[in-house]
Amino acid sequence: MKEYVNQPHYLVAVDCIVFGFDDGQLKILLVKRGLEPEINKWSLMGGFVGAEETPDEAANRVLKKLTGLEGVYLELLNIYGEPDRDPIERTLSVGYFALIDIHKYETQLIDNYHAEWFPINELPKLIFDHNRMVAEARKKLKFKASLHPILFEMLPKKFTIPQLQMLFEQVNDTKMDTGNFSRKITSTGLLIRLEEKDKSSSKKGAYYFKLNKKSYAESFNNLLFL
Amino acid sequence: MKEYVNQPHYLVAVDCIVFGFDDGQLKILLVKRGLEPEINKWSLMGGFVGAEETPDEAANRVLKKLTGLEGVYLELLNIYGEPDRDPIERTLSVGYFALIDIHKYETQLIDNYHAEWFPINELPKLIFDHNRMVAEARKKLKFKASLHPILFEMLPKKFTIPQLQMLFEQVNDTKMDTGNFSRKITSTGLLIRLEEKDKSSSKKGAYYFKLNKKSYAESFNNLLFL
DNA sequence: TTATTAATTGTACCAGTGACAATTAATAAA
DNA sequence: TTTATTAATTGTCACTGGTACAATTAATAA
Repeated sequence: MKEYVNQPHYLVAVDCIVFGFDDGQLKILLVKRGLEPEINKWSLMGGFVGAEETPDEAANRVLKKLTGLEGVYLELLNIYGEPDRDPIERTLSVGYFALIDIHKYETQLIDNYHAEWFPINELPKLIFDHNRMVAEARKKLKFKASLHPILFEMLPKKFTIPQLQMLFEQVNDTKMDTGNFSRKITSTGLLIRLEEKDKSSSKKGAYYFKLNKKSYAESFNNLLFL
Repeated sequence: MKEYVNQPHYLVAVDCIVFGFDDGQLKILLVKRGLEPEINKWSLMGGFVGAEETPDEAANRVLKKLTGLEGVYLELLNIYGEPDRDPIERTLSVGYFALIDIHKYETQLIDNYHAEWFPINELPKLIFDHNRMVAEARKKLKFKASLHPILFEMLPKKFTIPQLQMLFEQVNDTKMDTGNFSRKITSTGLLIRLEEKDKSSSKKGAYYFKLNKKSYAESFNNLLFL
């Protein structure tokens, strides 16, 4: 078989920025890096792209390995290709951001990797250019969420509107009017109200809702959300 | 120096989807491929990422080589990494889309590469997965242009509103009301009206406008456009 | 002078948004 | 049992921006 002669070859990796929402806070999942260099430093979860897989598949594999979850919302963020970003050897990294329901991952796996959830505003210093990746991921998440209802990916099956609003406010780093928010979100037809109420945070209680999966799927064809 | 052992290394390339607007039509620039395999077939302009450059830089270099232009609007499209997308050897390609003023490129360079502008709806069959790249680029351009005023990148210094509207209609594959379009676009403050008129397509003539570079630059901080 | 044509401006209605007030449903205190 | 309290939800209203479509304008050519 022929080859393209004299062209340099590189390692290609994927790195995942994994977002979750818990306790009214937006969080991301970090791991203690298990190989040199920078072993035992905090880092994004990543891995090399194998010979038989696409970068997308590699990211899904990495995510499965860490959380046990499949079919997670995953989107290309950017490609990071500074020649010297990895001091050992040139490695291009394809960055992805993922949204998961924080209550669904497998604790055991997380422990194996010495992984931990960090509130988005309390991140430690990360290896290489990973802090930059996180910053770009936040920006992209904010933008994307303003047009697509992807934030539901981070909520449990049953959730309340005030809970949803907290998530929106965290992502957008802003406050909004509760009345208007409630109306706007229910008017989308994306939510189905359940009988049950959550009374943990108020006397009156807030109704639980679940996602209308049909409208949710359809909404991905259309654009522009809130 | 250490290395990450036993990890496969790949070629990394960039491919550019170059959009232009001329004669009321949205067009893209294709080249006759100069190396095996698929030599002499139509293809996107591309090249390998060199040892000392990022993919972004590689894309800019490739674009300069083909058109003579620098500082062109260039945006990441996607990464294409099917293991067998290049039959000779595994190559991951970083796709970019570029917007250029079609009247500015250097004809000589284009001739050297046997390049040609094709109306977007009359494309030939391209090598590898390049047709897919173009399809994705069109979609992304449409989406992006609905939020950012990037389409001006494809217009000459002086342009008329009907001309601008044709471009919008081509990109969005739709028709819009001329009156409303005119008002909306002028109300953005992005345009400065010149004294001169273009009378090539009507008796009355349409005023030429130029871009208000200050507001244009500012508009990139904000979001949401038309 | 008039007809023609595309560019531009005018008008009126409708829908969505946001600020803010009012009401409701529950609990806990008096 | 009544009342106070609090968060959730619903109401109101003015304002804005979009859209459809009609009217006007500025030039040319018949």
